[in-house]
Amino acid sequence: MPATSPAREKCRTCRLHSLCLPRELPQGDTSELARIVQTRRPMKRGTYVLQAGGHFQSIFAVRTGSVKTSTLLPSGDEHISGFHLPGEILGLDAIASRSHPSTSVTLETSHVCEIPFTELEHLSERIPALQRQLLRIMSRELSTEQSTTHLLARRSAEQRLAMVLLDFSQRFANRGLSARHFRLPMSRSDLANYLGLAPETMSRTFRRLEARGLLSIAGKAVVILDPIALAELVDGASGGS
Amino acid sequence: MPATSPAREKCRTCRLHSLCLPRELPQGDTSELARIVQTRRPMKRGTYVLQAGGHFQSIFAVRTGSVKTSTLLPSGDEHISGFHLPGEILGLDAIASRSHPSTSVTLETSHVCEIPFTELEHLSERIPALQRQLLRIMSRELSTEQSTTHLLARRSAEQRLAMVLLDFSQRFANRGLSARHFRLPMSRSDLANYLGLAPETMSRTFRRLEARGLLSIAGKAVVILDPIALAELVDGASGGS
DNA sequence: CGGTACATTGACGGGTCTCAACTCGAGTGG
DNA sequence: CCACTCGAGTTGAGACCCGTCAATGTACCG
Repeated sequence: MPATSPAREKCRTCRLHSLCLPRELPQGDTSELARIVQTRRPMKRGTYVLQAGGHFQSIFAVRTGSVKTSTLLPSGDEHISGFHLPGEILGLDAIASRSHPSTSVTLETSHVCEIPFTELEHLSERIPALQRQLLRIMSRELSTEQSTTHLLARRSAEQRLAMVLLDFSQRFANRGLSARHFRLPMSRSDLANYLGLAPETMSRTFRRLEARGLLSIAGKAVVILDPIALAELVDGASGGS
Repeated sequence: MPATSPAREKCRTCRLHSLCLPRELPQGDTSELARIVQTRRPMKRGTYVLQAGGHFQSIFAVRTGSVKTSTLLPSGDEHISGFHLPGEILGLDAIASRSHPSTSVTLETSHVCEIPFTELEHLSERIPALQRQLLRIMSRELSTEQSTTHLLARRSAEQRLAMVLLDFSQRFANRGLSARHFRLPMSRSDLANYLGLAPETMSRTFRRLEARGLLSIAGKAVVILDPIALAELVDGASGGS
């Protein structure tokens, strides 16, 4: 048995190590971080990780499974602002207001790590590399959000769908999974909602891209057949067949 | 003459003090911050504050005037991701990649403060309150971006316009200006671009809201006549008549 | 006063939403 | 083993909003 306790190992031995908070942290600092991280029992599909309006206390890291984040609009319907895969952080949008502006729910059975924010702040005062990583993560989220905004402003249904599929492809690849075959964790309506489309339009658009041989879809299973053509579609190049 | 030099005063005496980085910082720390802040000569309309692709070195704070931030899409056209008023910070989306993902240009003659990021990081290691404020600012931007995303997904031209006008109204009010009468700093096409609409649609939508007595517009001068009706419009409440 | 870029207005076409019916698959119980 | 139920997903028809194209009007600046 090594000198470090199992609890101190959990971040270092986590396979998401290099995507999550401990990225580029020396081993000793990673152990310190692991001490304040609370792992929890797996959450069943549909469990709330955090709820809109709730007091901000911790940020969360997805360890396995997937999570969707949404906001309830005053008009009564929800808007889904993002889907989170293992290694991604939830709750960073609550730091300023000290209360969560959005709600996060598991899309399947998932493990989520809780990181009490006050302790994280104190720790990052002593570990500048941790502070830098925190800023980097938030900065990355900012540019991702901006891309999403570009996507929704003025792009066709085909472009939106192509773009979100390539996005997932990339993110799965970053996690060591296939970039060409994967399973979408969310329902069609959730995906449509996220893209600002009607579910019917999604369905038709899937069909059209399938008919053109760009991809193949069966239920939630996606196969990317022509990533280059999809990328050209996103870029707005009117690549006529 | 006080013991502190004029350079050390500049943040403390800045009227945007409470909106900007020094917010809630004790006076001594504000002076330390002021030492690394570089004020510059006023920039004429159309001057680049930072350029996409450029190496990330500093973040910037708008002191007077206004700035627009945009991205050049691969398809060739630009998408405007935001407008910045005095007290707001530019360049935070470049921390992760160390290079600017977007371009920022002044919309009118403006003063901009430059804050070298490495020095800011070092300073915030010594001043935890500064680090907290930095995180707060980024967190606030994250939730703002998310609202923008909600706005663009699935909202009508009327709702988008109403929402951006109320947003500006609020931000002007926060700066001690009138929430009902103000001047939009950007062109119609820029506003249309930001909202993901055609300029023609913007124009027609302005007309329609004017005809209903919700606002009055002459060139860039806006008068909000019925803020409540505008807010109901944004919320999607189909407020009769 | 002339030029240029920006803003408005109108007519038209197309993409997407809405409403509705239908299909399909999973889970359940007979 | 099969019928039933329920919800998600799909498919079709029609309407509407908004983008495009083109012309006109207007403000700004030399």
